[in-house]
Amino acid sequence: MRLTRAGEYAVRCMMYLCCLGVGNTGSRKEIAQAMDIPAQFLGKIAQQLARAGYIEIVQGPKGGFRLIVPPEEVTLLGVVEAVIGEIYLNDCLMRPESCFRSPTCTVYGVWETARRQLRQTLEQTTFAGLLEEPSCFTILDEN
Amino acid sequence: MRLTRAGEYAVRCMMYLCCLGVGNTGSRKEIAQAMDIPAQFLGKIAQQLARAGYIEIVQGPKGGFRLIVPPEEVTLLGVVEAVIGEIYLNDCLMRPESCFRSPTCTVYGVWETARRQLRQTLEQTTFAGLLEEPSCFTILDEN
DNA sequence: GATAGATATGATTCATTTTATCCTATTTGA
DNA sequence: TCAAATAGGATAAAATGAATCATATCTATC
Repeated sequence: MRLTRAGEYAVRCMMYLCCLGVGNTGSRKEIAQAMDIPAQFLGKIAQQLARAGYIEIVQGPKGGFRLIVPPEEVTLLGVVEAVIGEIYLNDCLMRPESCFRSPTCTVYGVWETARRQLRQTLEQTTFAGLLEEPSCFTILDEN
Repeated sequence: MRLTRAGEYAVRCMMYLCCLGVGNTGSRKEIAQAMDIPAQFLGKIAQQLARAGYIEIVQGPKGGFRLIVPPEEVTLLGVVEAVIGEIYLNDCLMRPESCFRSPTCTVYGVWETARRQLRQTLEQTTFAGLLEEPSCFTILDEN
């Protein structure tokens, strides 16, 4: 019941790009090194972030990734779900047919509540907000 | 980021035993059939529930599992964590050393909040409460 | 006390998911 | 045109989760 490494990498990547600011390109290699992400794997993750509309991928020399949405509009939920898919906490909610019990199950209701709270918390968090306070990622400011 | 099957089975098993009430033994086979759980696997899960102090395992003929804690005191969180371990939503929180960033990381803080909310929601849910309302599990009342 | 019915427990297998990498293709700035 | 960079499909490697097997142990009953 944990965020996958891919999800974590996506967050790190977006943190980096948000520090660079909208429109500024960072190369895959540069981001991979700074954020401790396997470079090839980062490529895959970037594709998903691009499909979700958060970044733009630039090929060729001087290529890389660049943010195309202001950090104020990028939420932690959005980034995470762009990579790991919509968050569900149990199978019952995602695939009701996996459980022979009815949709009026009381346990189901609790998980639904928990899921809603979790997604809401992640949705209320924007990358602009994450960067406001001094954080571990302020290491980037030194560049 | 989902509850494992083992966790789901544990909940089902406890629902069944709570229906039977404290002190009443249900055989592994009986519970496995009623709750759609692989019998052997249920054995493993029962061991964990026993270690956590929720149930007692009775060997020999007429053996099986029996609840030893009133349903009012059994929480969804307790049962789930007895089987899958303490809930963490990301590695950073569980193993801070897995992240080279500091513990003052702002992202860390959000996950911590999310985790706290999730665990609280599950903790506030008792099996007595789950059984109060008509639910999919009321099928058991027909026995 | 012997037996049969029940669970315990360690080992093992099987399946799925996640993580990571390889390789060829494509793009593009100089 | 070339070289630097990413794309993207395929594949491998690793980790996790799910389930089962085989043997051991317990205990109600006769």
